[in-house]
Amino acid sequence: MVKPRQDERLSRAFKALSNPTRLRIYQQIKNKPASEPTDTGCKLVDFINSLKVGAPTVSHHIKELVNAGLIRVERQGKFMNCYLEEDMKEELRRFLE
Amino acid sequence: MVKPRQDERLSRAFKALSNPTRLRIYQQIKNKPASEPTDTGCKLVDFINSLKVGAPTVSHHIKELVNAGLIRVERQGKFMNCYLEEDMKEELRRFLE
DNA sequence: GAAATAGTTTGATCAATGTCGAACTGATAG
DNA sequence: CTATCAGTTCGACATTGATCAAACTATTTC
Repeated sequence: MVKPRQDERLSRAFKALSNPTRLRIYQQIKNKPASEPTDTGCKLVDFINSLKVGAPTVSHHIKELVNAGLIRVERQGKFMNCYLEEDMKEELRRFLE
Repeated sequence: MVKPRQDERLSRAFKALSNPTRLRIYQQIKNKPASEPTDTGCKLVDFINSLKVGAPTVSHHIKELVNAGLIRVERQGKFMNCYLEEDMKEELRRFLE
């Protein structure tokens, strides 16, 4: 995949945030303190348990957020941990200046 | 923790910005100086002429931006003029803080 | 290594979206 | 008053999107 133009990246990010379920996922990841010794929350399984959609749907949504450059995920043993991509958040903020 | 009602408004606004054509329209309105004696640009007809989609589609997109609370339109004689809704822009910015 | 937990992939279904052409309304110009 | 320009409404159509169940992979636990 080639480097997309800025407004293309922006509209992709906005599209990712346009779904209420994805917005809620993003919000929780965003409001989570970055690094903690005992990581509570922001594991993918927590979203599966707390949201009212099934595991395949959550998996799909996470992938969309990753593809939009809004978050990244890292496997840690059994779990997938989700982290905010600060740069994209800043890019969106700058757009709204 | 944000109220669910705000969630809905946010995701609706993001959805409106998720379409590249609408994003471009919003961008032009946003970058337009607010009030000018001789208003050039940000008339709906300019979008119809500059974008590569037809008049019905532009009309539809404008309506979506209005319904999302991102802009407002005012008829001035023959033309529809488009204005930014600053409050919604600020609300989106605050979400990304 | 078998069972359990975490997550993905596939394939299907159904709803929502973007676009157009055609036909319409409203304002202005001649 | 009629022609023209600005914009909307109304189907129609193709594409995308959200969701699920079933079957799969991967990791840990016993």
